[in-house]
Amino acid sequence: MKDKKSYHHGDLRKTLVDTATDIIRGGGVESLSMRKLADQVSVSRTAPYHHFKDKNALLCAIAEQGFLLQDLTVKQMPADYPDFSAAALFEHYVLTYIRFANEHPETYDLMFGREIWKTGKPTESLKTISKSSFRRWVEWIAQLQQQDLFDRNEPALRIAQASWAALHGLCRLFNDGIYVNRDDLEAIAKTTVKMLIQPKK
Amino acid sequence: MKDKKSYHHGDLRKTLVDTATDIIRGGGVESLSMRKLADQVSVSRTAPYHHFKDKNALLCAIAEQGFLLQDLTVKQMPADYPDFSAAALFEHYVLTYIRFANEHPETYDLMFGREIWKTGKPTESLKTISKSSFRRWVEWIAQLQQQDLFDRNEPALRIAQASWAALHGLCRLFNDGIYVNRDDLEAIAKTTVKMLIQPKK
DNA sequence: CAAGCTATCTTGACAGTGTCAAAATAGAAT
DNA sequence: ATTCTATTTTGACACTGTCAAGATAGCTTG
Repeated sequence: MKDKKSYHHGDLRKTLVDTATDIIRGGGVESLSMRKLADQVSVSRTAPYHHFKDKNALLCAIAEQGFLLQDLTVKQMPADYPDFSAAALFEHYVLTYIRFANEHPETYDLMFGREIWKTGKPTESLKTISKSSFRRWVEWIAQLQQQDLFDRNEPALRIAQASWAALHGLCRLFNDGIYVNRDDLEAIAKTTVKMLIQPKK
Repeated sequence: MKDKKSYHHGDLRKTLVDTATDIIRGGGVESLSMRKLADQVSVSRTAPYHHFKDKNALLCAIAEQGFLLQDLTVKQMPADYPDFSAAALFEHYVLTYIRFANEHPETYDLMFGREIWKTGKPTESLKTISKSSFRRWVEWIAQLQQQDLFDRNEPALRIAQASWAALHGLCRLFNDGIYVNRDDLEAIAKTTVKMLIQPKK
């Protein structure tokens, strides 16, 4: 029950998610077909449907993995720079965030793209994991408000929404191929940070 | 040559773009199929291919229409409020922008989405029309810098990129179904504006 | 160990997609 | 009236997601 290693395939579910992620990394979501995926794993066309109700469900699983990876990336970040100022820490986070989006563009697309959230239907578990991720963001913003990085009079939620949208928009414009000059990414990100936070005094 | 009214169909090209736009409005880009579109226009499956090389080319045409419509919407805006302050004018523009995205979400998606810009290939004419649209944005930002709405020391291009990304991100989060509470849209937009512009003095 | 049961996987099938090639037709040009 | 070209159609191909029915593998019970 715990160790499924010697079943038909082994652990097909995990294999599917992993190779699907690989395929997507190479050619985008639109290059992923259930059939080709099954082929590549040496299994029949409909085998995956016993582990995922839908193609949508598979994509949700990939997105979940993405959130986990992002959490990992972020969590091991602020410890490295314990005596940064609030502003520096915020900028550092922003850069980490956009680098993540830049390095895993297709996963990022699934995490926050219409494919799942509008066209498809997000899994219950995906909804909870993404929701808790956003909640942490709001809480941190509230802290930074106390440190006068943002306007205290504005609700934390609003600032969180607005600032995340700014971040997200930047990621999207690069990921979607509208901003093409990759070298500008960090410079634009830094400008964004400067514009978002309040002047020192 | 000028009046194609009495040809096989009439002006098929225009009819295709229009009804395709309609279909998209109803069910998103993913609900548009070349075959159903041809059906709806009472023409055979492959007839559209003599007016558009590709499905992609059709989508580009819709996007172009979108840019034209956006231009129209924007152009008749600042005249109405001739004595607004720079800040008020900027906020007004932002609200107009996100309202446009909100009212034509599917067209907006095509104008700035990966469907065309990353996965597909933007038409030459689409590239030029969108480029000139962005250039106007940069020029306006440069003006607002002179009015101390933005930091003079920062390159206008950077500020234009960063601020547009913020706008765009907001539109996307709503359009893609991640921010769902439509009532918050304008509030978040106003917060965004407040955060982006420099304090009065 | 044998019988039954369930999780897993396969084969067959269907409706739908984009788009190419070849044929048919309508309208303009000669 | 004939030729030429712009437009539209029919047929075909390879591909997609996914449902229903059957086969098989492995665990669970007697």
